[in-house]
Amino acid sequence: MDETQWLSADERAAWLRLVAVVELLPGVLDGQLRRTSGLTHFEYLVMAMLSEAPERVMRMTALAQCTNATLPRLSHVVRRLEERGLVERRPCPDDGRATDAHLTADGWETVVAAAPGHVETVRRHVLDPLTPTQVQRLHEIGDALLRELDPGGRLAVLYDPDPRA
Amino acid sequence: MDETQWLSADERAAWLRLVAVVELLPGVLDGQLRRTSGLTHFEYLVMAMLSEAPERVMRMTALAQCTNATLPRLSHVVRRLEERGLVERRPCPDDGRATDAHLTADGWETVVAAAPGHVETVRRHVLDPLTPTQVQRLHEIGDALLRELDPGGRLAVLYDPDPRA
DNA sequence: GGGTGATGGTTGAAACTACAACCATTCAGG
DNA sequence: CCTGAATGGTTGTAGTTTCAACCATCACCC
Repeated sequence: MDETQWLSADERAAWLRLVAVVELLPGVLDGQLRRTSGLTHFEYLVMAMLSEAPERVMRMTALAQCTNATLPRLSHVVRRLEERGLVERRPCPDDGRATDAHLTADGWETVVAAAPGHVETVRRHVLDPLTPTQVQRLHEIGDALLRELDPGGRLAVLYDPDPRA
Repeated sequence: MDETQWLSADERAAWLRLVAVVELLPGVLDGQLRRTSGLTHFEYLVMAMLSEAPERVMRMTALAQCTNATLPRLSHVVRRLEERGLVERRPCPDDGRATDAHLTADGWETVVAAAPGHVETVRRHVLDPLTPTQVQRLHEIGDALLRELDPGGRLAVLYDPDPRA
């Protein structure tokens, strides 16, 4: 009757720690960015992706994929960012249906100003507690997990500087 | 002027993969539970914690801490679970201010029914892609991170079966 | 050319979360 | 006792995310 293959003690321990990290980390990042820059972690992610794109422009769909957001969610967030003057929306010249999101000068400066504090937070809470060997292992483990979690490579731009075709 | 200590290539790679995992994993877990059990991942977490507590009872505050929720959030979620008959709230006999959350028989059956599919998802997306060695390393890395992310040990009940005083 | 289906994106309503104000009870001191 | 402060929870409101419905444009094909 009960065909489920339950977890071994080792698996369970590793899994529960990962759950706890996944549960806690977003709050830490979000809180720091909110306090020091008035940005959500997701808003920061959107603007950071734009800031690294050629011309600081991206199509809404591409931006949604590489930030792991649904299109409606991105649309709302970009509208709010536009109202704050950090992003601009323009119809895409190549495709009448599409919309291009531009990072404005103000937006660029906001990202640049937010980055150091964000990096500092990441260093203190994630990198510093780990030995260099553990950092290397985390890299490998992340690769293995992402092959399953992100088979289409939608977030590849985030973690892979040069995704193959 | 720019005192920020930026990330090395290795650190950056490991970090970005962790971000991607943290971004993707909740959606995978949440989606599976929603489809097969009509439960949010957070609702499942709440009921799972109750199901493992003595008498399947917990004080609201304790439940909020071990699920990493604010008290208002937990209060709302428990009210909705109560409306569905999965949880019951009773005034705590020991402290007139406090409220005890009980898992009902229906709630217990719901958790038991949801668990196999959840475990199966965890196995497929997290444990199976890793070698036994990597599982062991993930365990160690998780420990190191949680010492920083959860210094008070609020989530310790989640990942540590026997937290020391 | 004119359907037809698929793609790109926006909008509005409902569900959920965070924040702040609030009530009730407990505890400590006088 | 009685007051004031702290603890335990709930409620209301505002902001965010999700979901479904919708409009416009493109691509294919007859």
